[in-house]
This record gives sequence, C-alpha cells and structure tokens, in this order.
Amino acid sequence: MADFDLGAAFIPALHKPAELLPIAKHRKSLLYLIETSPVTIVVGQTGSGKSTQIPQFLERAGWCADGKIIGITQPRRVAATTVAIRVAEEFGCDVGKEVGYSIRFEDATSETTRIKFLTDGLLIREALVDPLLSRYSVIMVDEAHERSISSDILLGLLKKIRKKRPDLRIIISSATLQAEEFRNFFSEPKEETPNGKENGDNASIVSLEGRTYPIDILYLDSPAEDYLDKAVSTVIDIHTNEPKGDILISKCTCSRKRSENFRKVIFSTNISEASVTIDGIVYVVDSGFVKLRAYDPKTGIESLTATPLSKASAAQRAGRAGRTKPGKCFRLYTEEAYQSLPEANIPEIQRSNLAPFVLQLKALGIDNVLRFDFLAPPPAELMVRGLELLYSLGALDDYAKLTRPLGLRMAELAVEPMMAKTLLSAQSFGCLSEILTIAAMTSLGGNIWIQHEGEKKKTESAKRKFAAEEGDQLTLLNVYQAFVTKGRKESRFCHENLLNFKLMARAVSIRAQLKRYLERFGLNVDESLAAHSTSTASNKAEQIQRCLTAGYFAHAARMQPDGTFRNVSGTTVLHAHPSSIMFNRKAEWVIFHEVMETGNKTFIRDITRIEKSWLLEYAPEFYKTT
DNA sequence: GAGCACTGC
Repeated sequence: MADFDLGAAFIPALHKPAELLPIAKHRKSLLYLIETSPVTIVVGQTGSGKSTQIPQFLERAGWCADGKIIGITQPRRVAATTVAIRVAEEFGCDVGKEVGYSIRFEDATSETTRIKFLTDGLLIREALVDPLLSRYSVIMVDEAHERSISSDILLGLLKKIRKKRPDLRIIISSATLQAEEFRNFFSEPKEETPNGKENGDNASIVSLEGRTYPIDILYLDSPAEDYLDKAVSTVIDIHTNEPKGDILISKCTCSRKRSENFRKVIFSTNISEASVTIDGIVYVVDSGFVKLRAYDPKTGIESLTATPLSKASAAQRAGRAGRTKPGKCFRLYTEEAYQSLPEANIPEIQRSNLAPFVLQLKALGIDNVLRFDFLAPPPAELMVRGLELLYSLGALDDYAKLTRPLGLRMAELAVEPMMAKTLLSAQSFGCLSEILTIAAMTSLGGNIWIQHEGEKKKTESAKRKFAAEEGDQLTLLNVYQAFVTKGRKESRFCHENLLNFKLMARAVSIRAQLKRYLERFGLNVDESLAAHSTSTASNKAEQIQRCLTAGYFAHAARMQPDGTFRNVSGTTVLHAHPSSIMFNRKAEWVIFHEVMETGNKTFIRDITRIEKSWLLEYAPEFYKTT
C-alpha cells in the first residue's frame, strides 16, 4: 500500500511555466497578425497569459530593435506593478531594467527599459508631452472591455495617432462579448468594391482559449422578495448540499462571514469582478445588482445607486466559479429577468462628470471635443456641462479655446478643475502652502479617520481635536500640519489620533507632486508661513476661505432654517454629511468639495463657511443673474 | 446621525 500523500510531499508551482500556457502555441500566428495588421484585438480568459507573454513575444521578435519600447496599459496601479514584476522574473532581469513599470509616484523604468507597464491614465498624460507617443512601437491596452473613461479616451487617441504613425501597432485585450465593438471602431468605413461592400481589414480578432472549467448556471423559479435573505439561504443550501469549495457572493455592499468546517464564504462588492481573483472559488452567488455611479448633467450631482447588472457582468461573475474545477453559479433572479438585462453596462464616459477629460482633450490639442472620435460618444449634455464649468473657471475662452497659461496649467495639475483653479489662485491670496495641503488632503477621496467597531465616540473626539471653526478644509489642514510637525510623519501619531497612516503618507506624496508642478509653473511655495502668530492666523483663515470660493463658487449652498442646505438656485435640498465638521453646525453660506446622492438623500462633503459677497466678488459672471 | 462600487493622474 505505497499510497503516499502527494499533497504533503509536493508544493504546487506558484506560476505555470510559460511554455505550458495555451498562448505559447499561438505565438507565430499572433506575431504574424500584429506584423500585418495595425490593430489586433486579443480575446482571452484570465490565465491565458496574454498580458505577460505577448510583450515578451514582441520583444524577442525585434519590436524594440530601433530603441523603441513596448507599452502595456492597465486600468489599475496594482496590475501594472504585479504584471511587470512577473514579466521581469520570466525575462530574467530586475524590475526597472529591460522590464519596468510606471505609475503615479513610482517610476521603475530606465534607459534600458524595453517593456513598460503603465496605467492608462498615465499614458494619456505622456501624450501631453509626446503627442504621437513616438517612443512606442507597440501599445497594448489591457482590460479594455472594462470601459474605463481613460481607456476609452486612450483608444480614441490611438486611433488618431495611428493615422500619422502607420508603423505603430495597437493591441487591445478584451473579453469575448466586447471584441466586435473594438474591431468596428478601428475598421475603416466600408468601401464599395467590385465584389460589393467590404470591411476594412485594419483590425483583426484573435481568440486564445484559457483554462476554464464548465460552470452550471442556476436561476430562481420565481423572483426573490429580498435578495439578501435569499443570498443567505442559498449559502446555507450550498453548505449543506454541495461538495467542498469556497463561495463568492457578489452583492452591493461588503461584509465578511465564516461558516463551520472552514468553507470560505466571501461577500464581495464588484471588486470581485475586476480587481481581485480569489483561489478556490467553486460557487458563485450573484445578487443580480451592481452599485453604479452616475452623474446628472442637469443638477451636477453624482449618485450611487444599486441597479440591475448587465449580461456581461453576470458572465464575469459566473466565470469566477470555474477557475480551479467545474463550478456552479446561483443567480438570485429568474431566467426571464436575465433575458431582459442590458448586454453591457453603460460605459463610464457616458455617465460621468466630463469636465476633467474635456480639459485633458483640449490640452492634447483636440479643440473640437464634440467631434472627437469616441468609442462611445457621451451625451451632448454631459459635454456641454463640462465645457460650461471650464469656461466659468476661466480655463476656456469665449471661443472654447484653452486659455494660456491658466487652462493649460489646470490641465497639467493632477486634481479636478475646481481644485486646480483654487491652487492656481492661491498665490494671489497669500495661502499657497495651505491650499497645497488642502488639495492633497481632499483628493485622498477617502475617510482619513479610523473607526473601530463600537468606538464611534472615540473617533469623534479624536476629530474634534483638529476641528476648525471655518469648516472641513481647514480641519484637514490642521490634521496635516500636526502630522508633519508634531507627528513627524510617524505611524504612532496616527495610531494615537485614530488616523489612517497610509492615507496620510499618500497626502504627503500628492502634496509634493503638486508642489513640483507649481514650481515648474514658476510659482514659489513659501513654506515658512506654516508657523504664524495667532493675530495673522484669522486673517490667513479668511484668505483660505476666499481662495476656496474662487475655485468652488459653482459648489455654493445656503443654509435653511431647518438646518438643511439648498443650492444657489434653490432647486435642490442638500444635507451636510454626518462626517462633516459642519454637520449640525450653523452657517449661512458655504462651499463644498463634493456632492453625492445615495439612497434618497443628497449629501455634501468637505464644507467651508464663506460670505455671500465673496461669490459675487470672485464669480460675478456666474452669479450675475441671481 | 451616514454606513457610499471601483479606479486613476
């Protein structure tokens, strides 16, 4: 009975040898396609090796021979770094040598770099300096089917660049369902030939099979009354009736749970659709909903609401079950409901505030943004709203041309237009150092306070130590000042004050980056002002409040007798978010950084008191009719 | 008195 335990004697390899990946047998045909066709759309499952192998195939085939490089864009920072590390390992070099990556705040490339991974947003920024992206012989846009704003815009730019650079090769990696859309986008218009209408053959689709196992899809007989209850009972059913394997539940909000016998049950938001892959998942429970952000161009308000998912998302969720062995996907909706779902989510570019992207396009020399060749054109109202805001901030002139230097500088700064305007006005208000800090702190976009369960009061009192009468922006300034002076950037300071150290450290990086930009514009940042006497402090506070008004006048609100706010035109009721220092405090007029509708309430966050007269002083055009 | 998906420069 020499039945020894293989599992104990062998450790499974972390990575499959590259030559065993299914992509290996496609090498020659892939290289031929890329050589002969300007645009190649690669369809393949996660695990097919497309992101790691294709760049190496190209490098070996001589695509870097004349000093040009191969660029591979990723929608997320982690993806750019981890794939680069993996490829460097296979290539046999240190990261940053022949294989490198570049993301915001981290550039691991050098003169020897031939294969470069970067985020798509960063590549768009490179185009500001090098409009034809002339350093690259090949650009591969990975995960294009996710349809992020930046990858959509990048594809539009690449289509334009290709006309002037026929040598450039474009590779798009996509999920199966969306491949045709990319091909249509890159194909020349149909031409009449003696044989009838023919499609231009500029773009070819190549399919790489991945390693997946069959997945059983199960639907409900009748709709669930409460999908949360149904999710829980489904998990219990799986646990009692199905063989071993972990369970992934895609829903809208996130929590963690563990059942006996160590079957892992993971409740997950849509982070599981794109960002993380968890090993061992055999069962997927799909709630049928996704929480999506949308922007209303009429009100300028963003919302975050649960909506039915798309067929593409449902397929993505189900796919998570078949990674390691045959799996099952339990859909908490009926098959009829599935049939009525939209094919794909509305692309982000059609449901977002476009002001930042209109500004970027203008800076890239695309004057007529309405006629830009978008993969999916955004509704005109979204474009117009973006243009109007940029005009009111002075970034565009009467002819909708980018102003210089203001508009161009705003485009170069890595913050939203209203904050960019605030930053570029700060020197004239004598508070540039302070606004730099506020810009860095507000763009963290997350809660800097740590709240342990059941310790709400502790967090509240920690916050109160830094509270400023004037509002959240000055409170954030106090927090940062204490962090870099008293706290000497230590994690202990954060621990004692219930602050998120990672976010605070990030604020330091963002501030340094913004400061470098300003210095390049010739603005001098005087940091000696940080220590000022109390008599000038109140004056300083007012200068900061005035400066914020100069950038955020479009986000002004007035308090009503009942304690809620209304926007200037009086059409929308706004609530101070309970996380704001202005929650339950009196103020007449305020400006705010962000407005978002969740559930049935519209909240404003990062709020600062202002005087009504300042609105007229700094935005006379904008407020002349009110 | 909220409890808000995710990401990026």
